Amino acid sequence: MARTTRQRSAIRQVIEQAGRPLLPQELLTFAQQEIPNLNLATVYRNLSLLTEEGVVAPVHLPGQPTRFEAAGHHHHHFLCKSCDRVYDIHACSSEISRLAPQGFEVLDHEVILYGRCPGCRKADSTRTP
Amino acid sequence: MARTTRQRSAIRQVIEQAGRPLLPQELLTFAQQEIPNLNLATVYRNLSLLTEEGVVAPVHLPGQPTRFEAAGHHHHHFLCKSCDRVYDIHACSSEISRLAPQGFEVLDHEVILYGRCPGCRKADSTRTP
DNA sequence: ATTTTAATGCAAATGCATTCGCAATTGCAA
DNA sequence: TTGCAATTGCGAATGCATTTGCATTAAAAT
Repeated sequence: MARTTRQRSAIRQVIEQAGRPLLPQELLTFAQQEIPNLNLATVYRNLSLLTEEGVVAPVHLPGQPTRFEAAGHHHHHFLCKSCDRVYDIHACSSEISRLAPQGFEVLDHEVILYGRCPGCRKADSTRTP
Repeated sequence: MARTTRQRSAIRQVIEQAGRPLLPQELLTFAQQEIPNLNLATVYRNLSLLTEEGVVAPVHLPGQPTRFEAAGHHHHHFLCKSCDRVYDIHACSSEISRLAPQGFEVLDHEVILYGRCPGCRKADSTRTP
């Protein structure tokens, strides 16, 4: 039923090699290095498909459009305020779900850290002698 | 410069008495008990104004439209998966910002808990004898 | 090689939260 | 109480991410 097309493979490869959540538009730009006239609608169609298949997972951040990353285990995210890139944080504290008051049943949680990534910190210190 | 209007007072009062973040539409519905033909555009205009004044604060949750609550100190949120209400969590662990890997500078963080609020847990247990 | 039908590119259409234009209203300062 | 600028209600307009219709292309089954 689902075919293997050049665009689907390219999209999948970009996601799997990115190592961080990508916006559909970012994904498009990367994949266009492989398939120049790849279309954004095709990116969306394939992201839906790959999400259904459990290959990729949507990443929702407050006030941000949905990003997508390779599906994996539970983890959190870091949003760099300088470059707007999102990084995975593969650490998690069990303390978090204990923050809820008595009577609330916690089924899941999400942590988002905001700040500057190593790259932007380096760039800043370069500019500030 | 800024006047005291019936609609502005009503909007402000609803926000301050809600005790939880409200969607503009929810806010409208509540305030319409006071001012029946209050308009959504007016709600938005006043939310912007009150936000500038530091009276209310926007609450951004992943994949959700912006809610607004009375401005206060740093805290987190709990989203009930049953009733979609958002509750304030006035607890915070200092451990959270230590989750970032070496080299990342954490300036802020956000924690969102998902689950069922006391009200919905009670309702469910009632339905399941 | 031929056929079948999923998949694509493209442009137009959605859906949605939010904003705007504007005439009519209303605080409030004088 | 009067005058005027701030504010409102209303509907139309934005901006945006995302989706869809459709003719065309191209996997892959025969």
